[in-house]
Amino acid sequence: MSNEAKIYLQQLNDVQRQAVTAMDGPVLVVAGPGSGKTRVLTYRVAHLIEEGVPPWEILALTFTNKAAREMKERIQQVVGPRADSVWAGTFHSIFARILRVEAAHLGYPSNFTIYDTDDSSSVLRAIIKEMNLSPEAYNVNAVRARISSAKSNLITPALYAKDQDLMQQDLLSKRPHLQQIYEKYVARCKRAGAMDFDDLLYRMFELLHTNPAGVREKYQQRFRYVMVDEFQDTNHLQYEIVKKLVIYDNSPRNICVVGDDAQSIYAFRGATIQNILDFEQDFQKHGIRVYKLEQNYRSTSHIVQAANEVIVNNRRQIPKSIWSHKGEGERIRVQKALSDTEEGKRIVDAILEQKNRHHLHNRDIAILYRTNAQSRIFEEYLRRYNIPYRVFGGLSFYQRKEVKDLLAYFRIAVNAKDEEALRRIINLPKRGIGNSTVEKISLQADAQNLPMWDLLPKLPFPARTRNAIDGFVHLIERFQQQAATTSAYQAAIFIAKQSGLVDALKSDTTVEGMGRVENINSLLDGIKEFVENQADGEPGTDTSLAAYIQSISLLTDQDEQAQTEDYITLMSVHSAKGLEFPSVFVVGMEEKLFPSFMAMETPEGMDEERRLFYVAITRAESFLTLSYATSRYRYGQMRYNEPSRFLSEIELNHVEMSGGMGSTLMPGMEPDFDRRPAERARSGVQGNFKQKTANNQLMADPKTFKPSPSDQIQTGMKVLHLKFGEGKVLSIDGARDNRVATIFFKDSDAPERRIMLKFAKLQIL
DNA sequence: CTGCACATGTTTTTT
DNA sequence: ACATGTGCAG
Repeated sequence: MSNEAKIYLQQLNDVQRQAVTAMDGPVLVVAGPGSGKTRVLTYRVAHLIEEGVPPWEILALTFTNKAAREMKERIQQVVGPRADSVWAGTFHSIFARILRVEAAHLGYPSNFTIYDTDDSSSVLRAIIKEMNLSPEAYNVNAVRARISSAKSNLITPALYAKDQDLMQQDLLSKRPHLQQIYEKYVARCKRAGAMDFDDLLYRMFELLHTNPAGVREKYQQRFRYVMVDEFQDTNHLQYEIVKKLVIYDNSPRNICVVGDDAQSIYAFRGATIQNILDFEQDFQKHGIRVYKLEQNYRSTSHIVQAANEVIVNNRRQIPKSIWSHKGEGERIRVQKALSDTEEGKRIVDAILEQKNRHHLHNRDIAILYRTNAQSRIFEEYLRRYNIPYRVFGGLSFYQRKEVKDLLAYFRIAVNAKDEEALRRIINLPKRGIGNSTVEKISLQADAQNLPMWDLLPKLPFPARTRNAIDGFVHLIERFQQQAATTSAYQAAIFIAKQSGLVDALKSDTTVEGMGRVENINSLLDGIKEFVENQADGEPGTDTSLAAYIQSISLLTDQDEQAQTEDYITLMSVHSAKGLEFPSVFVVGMEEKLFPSFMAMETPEGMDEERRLFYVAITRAESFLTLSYATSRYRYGQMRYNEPSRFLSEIELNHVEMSGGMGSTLMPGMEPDFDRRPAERARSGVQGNFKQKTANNQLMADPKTFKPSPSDQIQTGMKVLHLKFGEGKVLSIDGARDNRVATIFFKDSDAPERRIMLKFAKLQIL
């Protein structure tokens, strides 16, 4: 079939199509918000398959299960059931799958446990306590972050000890023993047969690096085409793994990464846009092709332009100009409230009005906030007005205490070495094995470097404790037996009953207590469903409790299925990434909240907050409302905050003060964001990552640059662009305000650009 | 070992 | 405000 005959290729614009059909060699796609990034990725996979690449040789890595699932579904729509053989999944889930197969090479059991963040913290707390270190100096979260960042930068405990900088930093921050904690932590995870989230990446790297039994070549050959979504969110370690898979002798280097530096909002957990820059560098000599998706199909131009005006204030970015041809649309509304409560009321009033006037469904509307704690007030008013809503984020189902407790029993039935599970349930329900006993076992485990479980029968205890421990060991052995021989559901029911957990919960007849029993029931229902779904599949599928544990340990609430009902979405800006809504309310636009006070100290922090705001506003298709309150309760105290500086970065011609608030807003008391004219670099971009492109390029001099009236620009003309330099107009389409020129910039890295004449600053030469 | 009072530290989040 | 963890008395 020729490319012309492929229907899916006709659904793409020029740049998108180029990115999709650039099959071999390295490809970087820089994709602005709403530019059809997902479409490019999925069609690219579909195209590879159509061109004869076996689907099982394609690896597509994403960050969320949801993104992976959506990608698979959409590939399926184009190529049918062949899509099932594509390796599409999150970094963590794909690597966990591989690691279970190769575990023996790393000295791990294939049924290793995956420790979540709580488990990691708890291991660290125990270590800090046992080392008699002060919990204040060794704040668990800080320690965990530091260890995580070491792992993400390929620094083992041994390398850490040799790293003068790191050791010095620890001395200065009064944590001289951090390296030892790190070392102990790694040893404990190992002996517990457990990997934390970073290990799933680190051990994968280790596997490819040390290359036991030629596994590296095995996976290099298996994954002949590799794709990475949201590349700006990858950390150093993830990129190193990708390189291991893709770079080798005679490698075709079929790697395609897609990302947007402006939407990088996870630097706080190690993501670095340096990867995008390194990628260009690392693959330069292998004929990298760079495509920039700059047309935004999602939002009206008031919104797109506001977004551009905001992001331009960041220091470093990959130059690009996002544009929309959806028309101006509505202006952005800015609402002021005198308190957080009033903000809640105003927003819900505005939602009612908007629903009426524009016939919106609830599902068309989202309220986005910086911190999850802000949801409460909106919930109150939405409930009062009887508007259905759903809060995303916060505590996940699998993080609830009672659920974790029962899961801990499951975990230990599958992997008895799992020490976090053991600690959690050894005295739950109370069976007379208290802290001092657990401490004793833990200390011995450390001394002998054996799992705590192995020591239970061996250590000497007073008779009463001995009895209790024997009873516990016997109980767990029965559970192990069940887990090994029956289906996940049967084993789960057995454990829930025999452990006494459910009975203990049932005796609590308070509302919360009943809720907990309810949660246990839905957990059990979920397991039943799991078993049935597995049984539906091919014969020989695994319905064991071990398989169930593995299937959920990388799941979160966000992965829950389907929006069939009509509700308003409440979520943090972070969770909103990748989503879009006709109408978006970004609330709490105040200094110290958005931008967060935690990030205001450093320029990097501020830039990340700004990118976050960029993500927030670019979620909106047609209506965008920004709201702030001059006072709000925080940590139990009333705080007074200025409106967010980000508001002042939007040009006033995109903005409309909310009607109805005139009464509270006296003349001369205008919100102060319009007093601060934003300092903005022309229409272009400040500071520029890529000096090298600027080198031999005829750059426009801002002092002498005089843009010509856009209606004078015609096909064939030579023009000068502030950012892209000299170019030739290849063609023009559209009419009047919507004229779009395709211009060839000879020195640009993506030479052919489509530029909206209405906004472009071009000088006729 | 258990239960209760007090202290503490609060972004964002996927895996 | 609030949840979670720790210290101390019984």
